[in-house]
Amino acid sequence: MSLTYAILSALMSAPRSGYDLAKRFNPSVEGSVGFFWNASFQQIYRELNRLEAHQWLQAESVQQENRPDKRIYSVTAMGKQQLCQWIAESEEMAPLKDDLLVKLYAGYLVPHQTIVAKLEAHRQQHQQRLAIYHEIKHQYFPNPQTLSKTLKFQYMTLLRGIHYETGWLAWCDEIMQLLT
Amino acid sequence: MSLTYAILSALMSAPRSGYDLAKRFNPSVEGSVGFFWNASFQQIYRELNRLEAHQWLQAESVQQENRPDKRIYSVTAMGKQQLCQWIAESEEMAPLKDDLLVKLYAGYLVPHQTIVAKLEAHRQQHQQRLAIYHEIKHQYFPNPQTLSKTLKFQYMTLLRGIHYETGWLAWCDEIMQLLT
DNA sequence: CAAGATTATTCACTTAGTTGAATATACAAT
DNA sequence: ATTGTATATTCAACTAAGTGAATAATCTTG
Repeated sequence: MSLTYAILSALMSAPRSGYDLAKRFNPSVEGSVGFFWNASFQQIYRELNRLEAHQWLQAESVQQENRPDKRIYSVTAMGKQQLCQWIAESEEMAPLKDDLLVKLYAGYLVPHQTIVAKLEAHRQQHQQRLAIYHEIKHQYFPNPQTLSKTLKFQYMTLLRGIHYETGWLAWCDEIMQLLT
Repeated sequence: MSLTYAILSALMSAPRSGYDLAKRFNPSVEGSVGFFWNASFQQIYRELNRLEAHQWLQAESVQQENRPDKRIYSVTAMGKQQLCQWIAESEEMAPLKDDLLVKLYAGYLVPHQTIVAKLEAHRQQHQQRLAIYHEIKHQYFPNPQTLSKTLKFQYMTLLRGIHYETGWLAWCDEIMQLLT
């Protein structure tokens, strides 16, 4: 269950409330973990309670003015150890698992225009996302050679996003030519 | 539930038994749907029974010599209609959801060598997969311009795989330089 | 002051996916 | 003869993920 470790990773860089975490895992909020892992707020809170019960996390209640109180979660020594152990384990290649590919595979069953419209809509979204990645790169990682260790690893995941979206767009252009 | 439609798509190109389908959805069997969608044989059989009950599929029992009998499933008119309807629906961008990226994000917590070794192992697997894709391309799609409609769509999904793996390898090489 | 937005969290229900075990036929190898 | 492998399928238990609804405090706006 990678959500467990995705949460631990996110909380390692900074303790946060469930609410703040949930925002970062929300796919519609730009520029956060949500780009390569997402989860609903219900999922996050459920997992936080589970991890607190296992003592991988500890929570501190924080009284707030002007808004409801909250609980700030941070990773315990045990949680950190578990995270490191998980990182060291080997993992399978992640499958693509993309609805669009399944649809394309059976694309001969529907009107041509249905598929073309779909690809154009996705193309726009991927282009937007690539633009966001580039913006993050320029804003937070202008000089990749001089990054701290922590930031360097975050930068590498950002680069993955950039390569992924670039590859997606190149593919889209190539198949559009086949379709027209 | 995309497995439903992935199964329908696979059975649209040719009626098959659960056993044959399961092989095609097996991630460790090379050169099939399993590259962009996978499922265990238990999942497949469960889903086939569900779809037969809904009359999206029909089954025909086939007596065999030299091996156990089997049931061949094919898509009904209703199943085909449901598949086409699903294809026409809009879909979200698929998230990356890759354990390796979560691990990389928190990579500063473990020895450098742990991450480098992981990337090298993955690099080899991705390179192998790319080689398989290229082989399929040369063997089944030597002349992309002259493909039947059905094969053209399959070819487009293959191209996605090629772009994906090419992008992955380019990314890997780029971050390896950052790591060393 | 009522209505709506934002912050903050929980509970219950349902669907989807994973894992272990079991059953049965037939062939091939030891 | 027995063990192992390939074909072919089912059942049960469990974990993980997704969805809908609810509660509650506080701030903003008409």
